[in-house]
Amino acid sequence: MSINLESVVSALRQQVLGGLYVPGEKLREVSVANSLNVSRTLARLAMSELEHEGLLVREPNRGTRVREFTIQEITDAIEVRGELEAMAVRLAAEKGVSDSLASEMEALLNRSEDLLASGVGDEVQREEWININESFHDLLVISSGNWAIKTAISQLARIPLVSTRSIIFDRESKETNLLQLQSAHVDHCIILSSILSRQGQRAEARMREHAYSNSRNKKINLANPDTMLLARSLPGGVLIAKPNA
Amino acid sequence: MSINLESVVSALRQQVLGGLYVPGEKLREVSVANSLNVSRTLARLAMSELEHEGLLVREPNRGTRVREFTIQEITDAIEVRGELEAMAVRLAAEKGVSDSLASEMEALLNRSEDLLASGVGDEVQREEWININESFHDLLVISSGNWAIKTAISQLARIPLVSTRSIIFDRESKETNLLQLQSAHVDHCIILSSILSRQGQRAEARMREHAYSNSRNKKINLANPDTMLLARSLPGGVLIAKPNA
DNA sequence: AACATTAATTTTGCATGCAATTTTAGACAT
DNA sequence: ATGTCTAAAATTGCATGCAAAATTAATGTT
Repeated sequence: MSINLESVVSALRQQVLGGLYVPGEKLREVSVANSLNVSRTLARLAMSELEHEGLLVREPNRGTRVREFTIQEITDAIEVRGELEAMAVRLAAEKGVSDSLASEMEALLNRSEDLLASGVGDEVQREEWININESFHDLLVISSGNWAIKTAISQLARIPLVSTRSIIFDRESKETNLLQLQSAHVDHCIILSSILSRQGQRAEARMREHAYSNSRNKKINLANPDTMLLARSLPGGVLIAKPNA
Repeated sequence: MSINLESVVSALRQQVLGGLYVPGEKLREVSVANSLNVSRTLARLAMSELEHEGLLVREPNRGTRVREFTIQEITDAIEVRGELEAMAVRLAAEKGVSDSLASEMEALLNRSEDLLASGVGDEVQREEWININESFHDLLVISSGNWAIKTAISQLARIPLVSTRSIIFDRESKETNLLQLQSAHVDHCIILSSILSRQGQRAEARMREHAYSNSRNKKINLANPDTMLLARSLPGGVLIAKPNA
């Protein structure tokens, strides 16, 4: 692997999200540079990138720290993402989507159905569910044809727990879990069918509701201190609450 | 003035928005550095900042250029801003706003009314209108209490012609102009009163409409080649279409 | 004349080094 | 013990320099 900015940013991002630096902790340029085996300049640049992504905060002349997110900030961001997605599906319904996009989305929903039928019990299936979920949401946004929605969402999705990938699976109650996934799947189906039948209002309303229940679920889970601990160490990926409490 | 990154970024931003570099033009690090009388490193950093703001585009190892925006991209972004503001006023109505915020907004509307009464004819009054308009929209967003809306909007507002400041005044038809401003003012009044009477749906709908007519006006003006010329040289500020065509 | 190949130049990417600022530590006074 | 001042250390901010890559110019070939 060549030593370029992109790879260094990615490595540092992993370190920060992975919890090497605790929220609020100061990142000193030399430490970061040594930790990543690069020069101070490159470390500095990478820190600047993550600052723009919203993961770090810099006070001029006083260093940069890991940003601390409150539960409120995270749910706020999730709701905004939901609203943008709601707008996206409305636009998609109004403009109409291409056949190829439509069939891509249908294929994803079919695969979801298969997964649900088999219970989404193990880690492999969960990972696939997450990938499908993300792809579906991405395609919806692409269908809108609105460039600004796409970029605004991808900005938001960079902050921990806001991306469509960060789904909280609860090991204690597989039933609750499956129910949530099934409910989400029904939402997806109705949203797609609303779009295809050009019912913008309906698609929008459903998407809003879809996002809102997601935000509510996360808020509940995040209120739990155990979850918050995990949220720090595994943001952006699979998040499993209350492992064996 | 000390030579710090912030000031250099601001200077370069002015140069780019001011049209020193034409959209699509390549910014060479040495040229930028010389033009700003700073080192190449600092110029590079400033360019990186503007890249994150969305004004420049960098292709790795191949330099960075002034970003070219299509009319579609700009109106897309304006519509997204509108949708976010619509969400903001809905939330504000649902949560309720503090007395101090409410009276601040009322004061701005009173001042708007005075301005309209005197015609908003000269440059000074136009500037004041722009400031008031911006402040009012800012306060609406703040009223929502949703941090993510605020940051998402300020990201969008960085791209030329998307900010609430970029109002197009038409010198040819002062009547059309005044009518648009009056219409906007009525929107503002109804939106605020809807919020204060906790009518979220109504506030949201009106704000959407408010934003949409703004986007439509700009689309019309941007379709005119003369306007586009001015848009390049004066984005973000007062924009006067068809000066003496 | 058009194209491919190679050499020269330019330009970007990164590392090192120095100056300015902030933070820390210690001495002294209250 | 608490607080203040001062000096040392640490840390950030910026400039310069060198290596890698891309662009341009030149040369040769068909």
